[in-house]
Amino acid sequence: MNNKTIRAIKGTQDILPEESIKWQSLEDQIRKITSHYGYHEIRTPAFEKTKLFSRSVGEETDIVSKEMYSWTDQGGEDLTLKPELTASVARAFIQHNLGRINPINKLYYIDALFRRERPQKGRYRQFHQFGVEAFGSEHPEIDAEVIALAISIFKSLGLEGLKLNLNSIGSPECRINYRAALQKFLKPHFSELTETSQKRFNDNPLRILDTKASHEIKILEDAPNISDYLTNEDQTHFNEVIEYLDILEIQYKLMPRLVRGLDYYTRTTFEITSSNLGAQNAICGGGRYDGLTEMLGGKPTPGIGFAAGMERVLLLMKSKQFNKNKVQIYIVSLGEKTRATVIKLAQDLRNQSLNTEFDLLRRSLKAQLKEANKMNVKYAIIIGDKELESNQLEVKDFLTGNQQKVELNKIIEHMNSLSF
RNA sequence: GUGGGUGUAGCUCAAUAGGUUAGAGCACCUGAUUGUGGUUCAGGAGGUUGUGGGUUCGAGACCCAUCACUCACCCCA
Repeated sequence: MNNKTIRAIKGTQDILPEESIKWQSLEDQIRKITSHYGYHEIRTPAFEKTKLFSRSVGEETDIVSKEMYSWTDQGGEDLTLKPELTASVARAFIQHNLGRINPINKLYYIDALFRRERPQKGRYRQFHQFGVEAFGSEHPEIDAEVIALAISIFKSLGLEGLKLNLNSIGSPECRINYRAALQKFLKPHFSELTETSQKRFNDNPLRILDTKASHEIKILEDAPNISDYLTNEDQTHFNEVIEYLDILEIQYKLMPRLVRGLDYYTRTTFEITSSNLGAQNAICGGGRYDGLTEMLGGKPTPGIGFAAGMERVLLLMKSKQFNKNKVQIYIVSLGEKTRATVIKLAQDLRNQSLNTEFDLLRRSLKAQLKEANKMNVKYAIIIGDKELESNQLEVKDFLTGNQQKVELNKIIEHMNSLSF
């Protein structure tokens, strides 16, 4: 391959027709299930003010500190391609006063996001997520509904071997207490911690819980659990979420170490993982963010949502069969005199909602039939000089090979009467 | 940002230990006498072996650099 040809940017990919039918089928499923749950689509711009993300996602997170595609535009504004969606949706929610129009707002999205990470399996620089955000209710029913919705989508896609991990990180007050307790516990081990953990010790000690370094995991075995620091209200809330999940017969695993990376999470956090994905095994992550709208200057409004990585979901759907749109009729033409008739006939058939193709390369009869065969058409209509003169077209059944003559002015009616 | 692996035709891969003109399968195109697809047969097109340098009488192969892809770390969906 020529070195000078322009290629797609690293970490981005073209979705060719063979792939895009899978995307369409996934998107159809998402729209169907979310509508069963009463969620409506929201679409937000591809880029936002940089401030939006630094304020909501958190200055110290990897996303904001090193992964955003940001630039200053000609007017001197600092802008960023969306690295995640909750912040954008919350911004739109506030901007349009959705909370005043309706006390509860249930939104879903399917969108492209951008992060400048080193690509690997299931991780790209432009990637796609679907997800939901529900604003307005602090009650555990909505936590359960959101989780059930996610599970329901994955189930409808036929995914197997998924695990739901669940935790509550409480409200800001108890996090402050827990944070202090964790720091106190870790202090004697400080010198044993990795460099990044040492850095997090002050900035965001909860994220040390996420470590994968085995010696740190060992140290953390005896660390205090956040569940012991939850307020009564937080504990009651979490218990009710669990109770609902039991009623809905949704399996979960309590994971006291599950703290989500982004600053805006409160109370319920969850993730759904698959063992069939390699290192990037989370297909869905979410949780409650009761303080987010306030953090962004809006009226305090509780909220909860999740985001799922579509590329990762598609990796799991690999074995599934997808149906391409079938070509139903191929019009074979012979000789230049027939061309006008063919193009008009194709148009008429297409207007009847029949998927119709004809030869665009002025190829031989044989080549056209070959093409028709490759497309797996049900019928071919053959028009040559003979047929043009007699007004009798040949309609060939590709399965049986049988042909019958049909008058030109009855062909639409005839084709409509056939089964495809 | 760090580390490993891999770069040969559109795709999947060959090319003994460095030795002529780099091959095969699939896909593509043409043909097998008049205007009929699938199967078969015959033929054709398609490559500066990612790129640049080096070692050698001789490099697809060995060495160095570079780029790309890929997997993993960090982190995340």
